[in-house]
Amino acid sequence: MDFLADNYDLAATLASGQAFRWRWLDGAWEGVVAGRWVRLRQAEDRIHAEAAVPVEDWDWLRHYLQLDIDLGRIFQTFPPDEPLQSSIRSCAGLRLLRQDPWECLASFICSSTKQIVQIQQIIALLCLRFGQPLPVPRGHEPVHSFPDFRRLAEATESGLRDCKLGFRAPYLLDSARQLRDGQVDLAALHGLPLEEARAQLLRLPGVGLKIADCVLLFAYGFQRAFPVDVWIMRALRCLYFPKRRVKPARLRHFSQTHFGPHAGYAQQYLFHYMRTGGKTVGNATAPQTAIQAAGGSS
DNA sequence: TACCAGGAGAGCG
DNA sequence: CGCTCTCATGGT
Repeated sequence: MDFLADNYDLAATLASGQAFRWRWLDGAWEGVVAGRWVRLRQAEDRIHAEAAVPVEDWDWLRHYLQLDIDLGRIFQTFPPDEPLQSSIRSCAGLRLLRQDPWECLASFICSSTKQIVQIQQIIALLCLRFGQPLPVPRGHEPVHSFPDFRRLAEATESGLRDCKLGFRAPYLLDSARQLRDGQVDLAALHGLPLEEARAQLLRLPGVGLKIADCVLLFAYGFQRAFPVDVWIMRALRCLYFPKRRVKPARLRHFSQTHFGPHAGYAQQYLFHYMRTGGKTVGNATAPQTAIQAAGGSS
C-alpha cells in the first residue's frame, strides 16, 4: 500500500519518543499498530506500508500516522517567536501519532526517569513475556502484541520487575487492575473536556501531570495537552528565559498560555529540537551552544 | 565512583 | 502549598 505523505518526516516521527516499539531494520521501520505487524518505508512524498496478512482497509494505519492532518494550518496557529520557528525548521514534517490509549498509558508509566532506549527495552520485555505472537513475514523473527490490561492485571509484581520495571512495577500492575475493575474507563475519555479526561487519568497510580498529558496528547489527540518533562523544562528556560531564575510553576503557566490551541504540537517540536540540538538545520539561528550547555546533547 | 535518566508519591513544615 | 527524599536499573 502506498500513502501520499506530503511534508511528513517518518523517521523523526517514529523516533521522537512518542512511541517505543518502532525499529529501524534494513532501511525500513518495523512496528506494531492496532495489533498488526507493519513495515514502513518513506520515499520522497510517499510512505509505503506492508503487512504480514492481507489488508483491505488501511484506515487504522492512516489514523495512527495522522496522514490527513494539515500541518501547515497548525503552524499558522503558533506564536511567531524565534525558538519555536527554529524548532519547526529543524524538523519540519514531524507529526504527533494517534496511539492506542492503553499502550500509550502503560508505556509512559514505564517511562519515569528512564532514557528512551531503556523504555524501549522495558516495553520489548513486556511484549515478549505477556503479549501474544503476531503473524509476521516468513523467516522473520517473532513479534508480540502489546499485552492488554486484563493480561497485565493477572501478572505479579515480581513478574513485572523481571521486565526491568523497578519501582514502576506496582504502578503498572495496580493501574492495569483498576482498568480491569472498571474504576477508570479509557474508552470513555474521547470527547471529554481536557480537564475531565485528565482528572480520570490522574486517578491511576503512577500517573501524574506529565504522564497524563502524554496520554492525552499522543493517544487522544488533545492538542492543548502540554507534557512538561525535564527536556521541556530545559527548553523553556534556555530558549525563552535565558539567564533568569524561573520557577517551574511559572514555566508551566507559560506553556499553557503562550503556544495556543495546538500547544502539544509545539511541545513536540521543542522536545525534538532540544534532544537533537537543532543539528538538522543548516542556517540555524538557534543558540546551539546554549542548548548544549543546558545538557541537551549527548 | 558519582551522577543522571521524557516522574510520582509520600512526608515534612 | 512547596520543598525534599526515595524508589530500580543501566549507562557514562
